[in-house]
Amino acid sequence: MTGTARRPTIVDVARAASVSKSLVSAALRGEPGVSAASRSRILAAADELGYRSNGWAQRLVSGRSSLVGVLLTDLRNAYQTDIVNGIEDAAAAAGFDVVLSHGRRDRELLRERLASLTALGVDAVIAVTGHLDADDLAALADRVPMVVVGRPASVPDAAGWIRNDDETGARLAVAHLQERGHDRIAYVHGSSRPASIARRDAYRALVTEAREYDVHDDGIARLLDAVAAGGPTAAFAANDRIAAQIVAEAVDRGIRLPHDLAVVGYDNTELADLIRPGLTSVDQPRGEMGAAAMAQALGLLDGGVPEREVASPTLVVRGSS
Amino acid sequence: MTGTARRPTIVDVARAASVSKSLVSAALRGEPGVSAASRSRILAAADELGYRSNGWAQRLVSGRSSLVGVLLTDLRNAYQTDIVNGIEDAAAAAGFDVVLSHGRRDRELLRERLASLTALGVDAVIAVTGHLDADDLAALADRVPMVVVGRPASVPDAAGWIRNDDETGARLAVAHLQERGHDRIAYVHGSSRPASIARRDAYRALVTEAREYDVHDDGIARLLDAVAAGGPTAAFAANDRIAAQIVAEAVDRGIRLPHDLAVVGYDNTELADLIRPGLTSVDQPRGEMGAAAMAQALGLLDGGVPEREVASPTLVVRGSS
DNA sequence: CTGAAAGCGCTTACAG
DNA sequence: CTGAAAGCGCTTACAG
Repeated sequence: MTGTARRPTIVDVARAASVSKSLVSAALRGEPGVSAASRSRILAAADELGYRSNGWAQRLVSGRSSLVGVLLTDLRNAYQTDIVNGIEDAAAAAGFDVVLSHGRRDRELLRERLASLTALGVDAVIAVTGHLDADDLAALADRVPMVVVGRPASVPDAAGWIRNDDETGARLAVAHLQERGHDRIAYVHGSSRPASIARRDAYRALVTEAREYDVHDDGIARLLDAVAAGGPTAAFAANDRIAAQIVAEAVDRGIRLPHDLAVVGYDNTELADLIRPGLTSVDQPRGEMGAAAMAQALGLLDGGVPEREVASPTLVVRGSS
Repeated sequence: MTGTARRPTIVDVARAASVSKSLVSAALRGEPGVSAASRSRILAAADELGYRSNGWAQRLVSGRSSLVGVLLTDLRNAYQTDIVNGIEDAAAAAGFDVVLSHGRRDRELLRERLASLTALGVDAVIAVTGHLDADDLAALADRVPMVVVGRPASVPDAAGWIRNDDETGARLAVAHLQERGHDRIAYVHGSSRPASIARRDAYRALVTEAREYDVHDDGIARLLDAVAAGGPTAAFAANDRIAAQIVAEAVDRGIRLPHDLAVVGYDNTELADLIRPGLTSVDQPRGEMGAAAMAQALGLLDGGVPEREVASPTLVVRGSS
């Protein structure tokens, strides 16, 4: 029983090293004007006492947290992982730590998390989500540098923005199917958020007759019924998850892929590689997008103006088409 | 040009409401002994000025952050999502915010993140990972309440621990295959970490002849060669990802599932539902495990002793077996 | 090269 | 019910 040891502070170190706390502070931060003798005595004392600096105090006095908050729509969404990696690498290079927060695709929860993140005191927020719109973001964007990755309904003027070019992505997918000889191509979506709408519009512009299915309206079953009845011979899905569901149900029905039905997804997630047939999918440069988002956040912190960036997707062809 | 507005503090609010800052603090925190008149004047002034409390200062003075840090092995691992949800719900109920950090299966990075989390000043850490061992965790476990979810090589005495019962899970899987008439069952793994070893040992105890394959040693190809040569008729995989790879390569080779080869995975992730045939898999009660982890963390914060909990898995049968 | 003072924005006793 | 003082653990000028 030695009693509850109070966590040592800079003052304890100063006493142990017989110097002032100012000097301890300077030595600990590695400032130049400290004699080698004092420095080593201070470092030894700090080590001996098991001293750890108190982050709250440092941040209070410096006014900077060196923390960037990243808000994720949903951990389950494989699409975000590489974006986060991109952000983390760029953050580490700039001396920032990243804290992740997660909203489970629930707009209300996303709003709460966003508020918590700023209440935490992060220097900047990167929102990787299409589930919030300008109303949700605007209030905070005025108070903390913010950049949005993805395609929400709208982005506040004060926020930076980076997204992929959905129109080009959709064109790559549809043109690929057409080159493969398909002229009856369906579009299958699960929401009417901007990214999906943009992909749909690009699709519509390329096909002679639009055949659209909503997964929430039994769309996959209806699509496959139509396929069996001599309808579409190919389907472009708004994302890989939907594409995987189409593939799964098609296999269940004995529809041969890609012979009876070719399928193309969007996002080129891990899933595309794991299902059979492998899924042809549009790939966003996620790592780069994450790095660009962090770069913009740093720019905003330096007083820069918010930018709008659009990244170019590519097509990765696999066995499903 | 109104100049850079300094963020208002409690002192600004006090001045605007013509009261002392102590009273502002009391009113803002909703303490009882403040007259209705003062309270409403203070709240109005705070609102008017757009006052936001400074978290760093609050935490510095209170010594509590109401933050729990969660360290994730890898965002890509679908297994963790429900655990995180369980933690988040339990944390919210207790008035805690959750910050996530992510180590990309890289032990060195995981260690760094763990250090950052404690340097951030979280009140407790929950490590959802089997990639760190007691050495990595011990130093921190003495300084901050910590609970481990999963099965690392070892867990420090000072840390709480919750994991699933791998032996039971493996027994469920193997017994299921045996009931289906299989007597030549293979075990396919991708690492020699404790969870995998425990599953393997339970497997060995149940089969007459062990047939083990390591995915990093071309194991899946060798397994499928053996299957074609009249060897194993079933495979138990250490996790869903490996199981999905087996299924994919089997499909590529024209091996019929489950007729020529039955497959069972572990974790019952989303993947199990999306591939075809659907994957039979052992399910851990992830939400409950997350909630239990947070409960333990709160217990440790209240001076409780670390506990060791083991959750019971169940088997979810799908078309692959 | 080193120390004493002031201050970051808040909360916590303690008087009145 | 309200205010003045002290203090949380640090950093930032500023003297010497």
